[in-house]
Amino acid sequence: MPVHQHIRVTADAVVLRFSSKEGMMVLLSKRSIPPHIFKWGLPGGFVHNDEPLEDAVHREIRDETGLKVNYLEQMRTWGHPERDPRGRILCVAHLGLVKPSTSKLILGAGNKEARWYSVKELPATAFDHADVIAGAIEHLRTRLRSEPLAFELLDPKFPVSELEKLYEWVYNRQIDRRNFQKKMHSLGLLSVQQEKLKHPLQGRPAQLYSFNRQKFQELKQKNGYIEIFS
Amino acid sequence: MPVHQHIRVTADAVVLRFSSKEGMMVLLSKRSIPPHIFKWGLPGGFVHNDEPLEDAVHREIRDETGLKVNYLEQMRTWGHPERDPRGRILCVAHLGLVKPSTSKLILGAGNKEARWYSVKELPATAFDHADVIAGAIEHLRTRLRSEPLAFELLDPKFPVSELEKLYEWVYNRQIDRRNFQKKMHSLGLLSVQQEKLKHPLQGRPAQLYSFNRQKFQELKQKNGYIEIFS
DNA sequence: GCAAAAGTGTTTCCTGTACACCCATGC
DNA sequence: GCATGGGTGTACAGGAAACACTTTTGC
Repeated sequence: MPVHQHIRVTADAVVLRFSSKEGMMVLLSKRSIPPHIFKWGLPGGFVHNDEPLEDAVHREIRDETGLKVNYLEQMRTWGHPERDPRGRILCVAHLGLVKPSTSKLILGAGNKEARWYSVKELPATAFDHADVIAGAIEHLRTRLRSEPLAFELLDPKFPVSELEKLYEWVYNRQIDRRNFQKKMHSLGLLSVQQEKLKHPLQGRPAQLYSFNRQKFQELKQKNGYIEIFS
Repeated sequence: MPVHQHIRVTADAVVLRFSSKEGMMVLLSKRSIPPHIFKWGLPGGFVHNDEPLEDAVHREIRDETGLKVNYLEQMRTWGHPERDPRGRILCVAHLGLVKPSTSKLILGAGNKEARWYSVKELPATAFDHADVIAGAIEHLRTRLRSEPLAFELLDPKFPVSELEKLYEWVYNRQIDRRNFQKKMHSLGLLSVQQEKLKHPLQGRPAQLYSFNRQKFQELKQKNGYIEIFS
């Protein structure tokens, strides 16, 4: 059996970026070779023989877009025999998160083209990548309830409203500002920063906070589970 | 790159069975060939070129143990380059659940030996399979909070106490019987059955229930999320 | 002073939790 | 009748949800 097996493996990533202004954006790169030439696909590619899966994802993202994601986790493996016309190719899909301030793309001299697309307005995508993106959003919906992944999508210092709008986007519903703040403060996950938001477009400048990761770890250790959002 | 890639893929399963008497048991099969000959490993093996991953798992479990799992889902892919001495081999790990009444092993004429082991008293295991089993329990801990996987581990008709003890095992803490029943009944997930438990070892015979899957789907559709257990 | 967004407190209701007694059966 | 596990109700506390007005800034 093993000698006859011929299955190839790619490591791909749904890299997300969020801002209240633009909503959730996903990083796509334009394919320059068949199959699905000129369609948009997830950054990723074939894993090297001696390379850990996560390393492969980091490498491919860097090579295709110059980006360095600050958070990466595996989601699931897509393995339908017919998902790739070139033969049997598994896709080990990952979720990558970047902060708005570090999401500038640096496109190399190569012929790759890459850009951010709104998750709500995707172009024609290659392979089953639209399914993978949908799976990533669903994955986020599950994880954001109890894991501090939201903070990986925000700058190190952020106003509470930005956190709130991220949750509103992910769960597609309105959240009461007062109750949300109360919950976050009662959990103790937010540390007040000296600064306030500079140059708000309009209105009163917002207090900035940072994520108190140590407090989160303490709570998790003590209770085993933390409901951040219900 | 693709032409030089040489990575093989196995589909393996952590198959679990639960009873209040024996606790959580995992299905292991004794390896009859190197590497790790005579150690105990998860049922699984190399995926066929044109075979979906889940089919491969079902096939391997059936071939090695005669068992038909009634629930199967993918967990995650283990891909450390050094995890298998034979070369680069990915393990797409799955979670399989069987009901106590359908967990009898049928060992074929082959030289495979298989048996149930208590998750709390594992023998020496092959590869990184101990990690995979630990990951499966952690996976259960996450999923049982909001998904009705517990019912896949119980017979079609079960006493509430069995459901409760399953949760007690998974979360490793005591649960108040009255509050647990109240919660389950208020959710409406349990349908009363005509029968009561026959021949209880001692004490009053328990009322049997079945899982009301339709009600669960309704709730999930309406609220998007159901907290079964906190 | 007006428009825009940020900050804040109280009441109500519901849900989680703690807790103890009676019931049905086998022996 | 006794041992064993099953079934049930109440009271309290804490968290979730609903809800409106004041504050700070830019223009």
